[in-house]
This record gives sequence, C-alpha cells and structure tokens, in this order.
Amino acid sequence: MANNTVRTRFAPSPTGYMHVGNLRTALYAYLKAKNQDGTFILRIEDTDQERYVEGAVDIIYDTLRQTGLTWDEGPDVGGPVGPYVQSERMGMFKQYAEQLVKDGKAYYCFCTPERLEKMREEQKAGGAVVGHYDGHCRNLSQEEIQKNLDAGVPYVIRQKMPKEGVTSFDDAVYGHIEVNNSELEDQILIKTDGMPTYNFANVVDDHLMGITHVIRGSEYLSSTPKYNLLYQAFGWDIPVYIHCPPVMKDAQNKLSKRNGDASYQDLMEKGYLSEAVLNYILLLGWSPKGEEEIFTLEEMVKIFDEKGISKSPAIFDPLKLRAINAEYIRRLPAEKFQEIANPWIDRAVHVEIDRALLCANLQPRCEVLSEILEQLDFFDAVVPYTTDLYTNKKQKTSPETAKQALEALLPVLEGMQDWNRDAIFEACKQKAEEMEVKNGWLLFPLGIALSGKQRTPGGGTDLAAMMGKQETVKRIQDALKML
RNA sequence: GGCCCAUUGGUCAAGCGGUCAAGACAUCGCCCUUUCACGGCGGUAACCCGGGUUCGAUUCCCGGAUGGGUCACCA
Repeated sequence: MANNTVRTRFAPSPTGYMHVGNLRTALYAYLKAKNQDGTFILRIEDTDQERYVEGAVDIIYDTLRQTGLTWDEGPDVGGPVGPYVQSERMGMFKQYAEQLVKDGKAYYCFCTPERLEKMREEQKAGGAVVGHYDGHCRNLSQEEIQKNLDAGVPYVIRQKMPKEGVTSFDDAVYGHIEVNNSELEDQILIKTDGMPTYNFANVVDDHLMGITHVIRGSEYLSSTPKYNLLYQAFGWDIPVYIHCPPVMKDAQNKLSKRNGDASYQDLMEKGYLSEAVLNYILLLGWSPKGEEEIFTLEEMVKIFDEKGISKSPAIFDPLKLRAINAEYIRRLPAEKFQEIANPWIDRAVHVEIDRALLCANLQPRCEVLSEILEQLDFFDAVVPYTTDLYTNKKQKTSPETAKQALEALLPVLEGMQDWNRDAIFEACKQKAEEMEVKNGWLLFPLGIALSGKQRTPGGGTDLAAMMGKQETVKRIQDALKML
C-alpha cells in the first residue's frame, strides 16, 4: 500500500447493536478509502465500561464482514499503528497532554467538582456564559502548582483555549463553518483518573494512526473546532472532515438502537439481503450522479464521492428498503434464490413439492424472505375457507360456476400421463376452448380449491404441478364436496 | 437559552440565476395474465414564509418560522 494515500477509520463503541446509521458511516468510510485506493481501519473504542455490552464487538466484526466492508488494519488483523483497541492504548495519552502543559498550551486544574458546581450557580446568577470553566487554575503560579502536585491533590489537565477570535474549518459536506472562540471552554484532556477524555483520545489516536479523512456523524460538527485547536496545539496536520447528517426514524427522532428493525441484525433475521441493505443505506443521504441506483459494493467504490452526501437528515424508509430488497431478489440467479429460500420453505412446508417450480413462482413475488412463510401456508393442508372465495367479478366466477369448472377439470387432470406444468396447463387450456370459456373461468377456481386462498405463488395449474397429481385430485374432490 | 446546521412532491432526492423543476419508492389508472405478482405504459403530487439583489430567483443576501445538532472529569 502506497504512502500518502487516504486512510479512513470506523471507530465504533461496542455498546450494543449496529444500527443502520452506524453502518452507513462505516460504509462511507470504507468507500472513501477504497475509492482512493487507500486504507480502511477499524478501531474499537471500548473505554466506556459503563455502557460496554458483552458480545458487541463480535456484532461489529460480523456485520462488517457480512457486508463486505473488510478492514485493512484492525484489532484482529493488526497493522503498523496498533493497538487498534482503545483500551489498550490508555497509557500513552497522558504524556501527550503533559507535552502541551510544558509548551504552555495546557494546564493542571485542581478544581473540585464542588467548586465547579458552585461556579456554575454563580454564572447562572451573573451574566457569564453558563457552563464554561472560569479559568480559575489557568494562571496558577509554578509554586502553587508544585505544592498541589506534591500534596497529591487530584487534578485534570485542561487545554488553554483562545478567548478571542474565531476558529473555522471547511467540511467536505457542510462547507465553511466558523465559531467564536468565546464559545469554547478550556476542555479537559486528561481526567482525574489519568485517563483521556474521548475527544482527546480521538485526536491523538487519529493522528497516530495517520487518519487523513475523518468521517463521522454531524453531531460532531460543533465540536470540530475544539478538535482542530488540539491539532494546532500539537502542530499536527488537520484531517479532512466529512460529516454525515443523521438517519432519522421520523421527522423528529433519530433512529434509535432500541427500535428493533433499525439494526442490521434484525433486518437479516427478517429476510433482507445484506447487499440490499447496504445498497439502501448508501442511498440514504447520498445520491449518485446518474439514475441507476442498484450497485454492487465494487461499483459503489468506483462511484462514491462525498460531494453527493446531503446536508439534511434523512428519514429511514422501510418501504424503499423493501423495494430495493425485492429488486435484489429478482435479480438473483434462480439457483441462488432457491438456495436462500430453502430454509424458509423448510419452515413452512413439510410435504414433498416441486421446489424448483415453486421458487420460479416465488422469486418475483417475494420482497423479503420472511414473507415466504405466510405465502406457503397452504401446502401442508388447505387453508380453511368459505365458498364465497370462488366469487370473482373479473373472472366471472361464483361458487356455482366453480362447481362446473372443477367437475370439468377433475377428469382431465386424472387422465394426465405426464404430470408437469406445461402439460397440465395445455390440457386445461384445451378444455377451456372445448367448453368455450375463458381460461380464468376454468382455472381461477382450481387455485382456490388447491389452496383455500385467492392469492398464491402461481396459478392453479402451477400449484397442481407443484403438489403432484394425487394431492391435486384429492383437493379437488374435497372442494367439490363443499359445493 | 447561546452557538452551529438544515428546509424541493408522502419518503429518498437531482438542481447549483432563465428548466414544461429530473429520477427512484409509495400511490392511482391502463395493458399483459390461470390468482397474486413481475414486466410495460401513463397519471396525481414539491421549491417553508417575508423582504431584498437582479431584466429574471428554487438557486445569491437578510430576517422569520419549523426541524436537527451541540453546549460533561460520556463516549
């Protein structure tokens, strides 16, 4: 891998399921790297023990692997700038903060939580910016500092922020953004326990790992100036920022991890295809140049351009996901469809049927694999129904005509030698011609008799072919008894 | 509340001073048809509101409204 190329990272916290918003961030980071022939890095940010969820790291691995977002450097595969698990990097941050203290760009702060609390109350009463640290320890004398240090007074390390002027940066998505430095407070770099704050660790890690493009959610937009002030304090190169708008559940609420169907795992269980999900989230907040919107991962890599990322939040639309999933299913080679449909068919059907023929009928009728279950509920046994199902205006059928139709069909079918789809249909069609009736008049009732349903994956003759002669004849005879 | 950001049909969105304002999903209708689908064809449907700037604003500027984000010894 060449030097100087793009290096992006996906840095999730193992705090639970992977929802589509997270996955989209990973996708974009992967695409950006690969589009430039760069390196995609996985870093696990597991320092929040409070929220740590058992097994969450595996979910991250599994999701990225299943979607094909393979990382070039990461906890398991290693790499030149490891370790890639943040908890294993904890020891190294304090020296960086102390370097800043030496340079006069940061300072020890011995303020107690109680004093901070009191300070905030006073700010509320006065006119000062509420919440900002008042700089109490910013100018302690060397003697005072040493005295406190010697006495073992707990302290944090804070960065000296400029009090005037503006800090600005150019985001690849949002453009030029600037904030007044007076809005920024002296941020804590190292906590009382000696551990770095998230922001600090993030900057140091990204720099040490040579990240050139930081791709993350827009919730970081307003803290980016703080990040940049840190890069500047160290004299490090500032990365390119690509902030992505949030994925919403509706106009008001972000997609929540709690909401079941938002997670990748749940979508898989519901019978969505991994490729389809990836394709949908690609389009959630990003638009391609042309009008094609179905892409393989390889194609995505080729066409991805962060300029296509939109600035406003996008609402997750399950209907569109379904449509894209349906498109993927339809494009599957027949054998492949049968392969992935089989487990679902197994759950619904326990008798022998012609699965190849079934699948040929199922494939265009199935938007999500889980639908297979309800669609095939009539194979084991006819679904209980009433004879008014035979009434169909368009086919001009009724229970009475159905009786005639089935009585006419029964001997035809009983006389079949070769029991296959085309032969059955031909024979039935001939019968219809002979009786001078429309195919539908004759065959619509057959479907009802065989299934007990008006909607089935395949017409009457298809169902007959699938379930076999014996079962077909039996079901017609049973149906006739009701008429 | 301060600051930052956003606002095109129901949804995702193209647009980047002059367009009959793309496309996709959804929806409606027609065709095809042994049900239902697939497929094909067609329809309905949008620039948040005021002011400017300009010969001309969806596009640029300023307000307002609405929505989102952010203001921790959490990540």
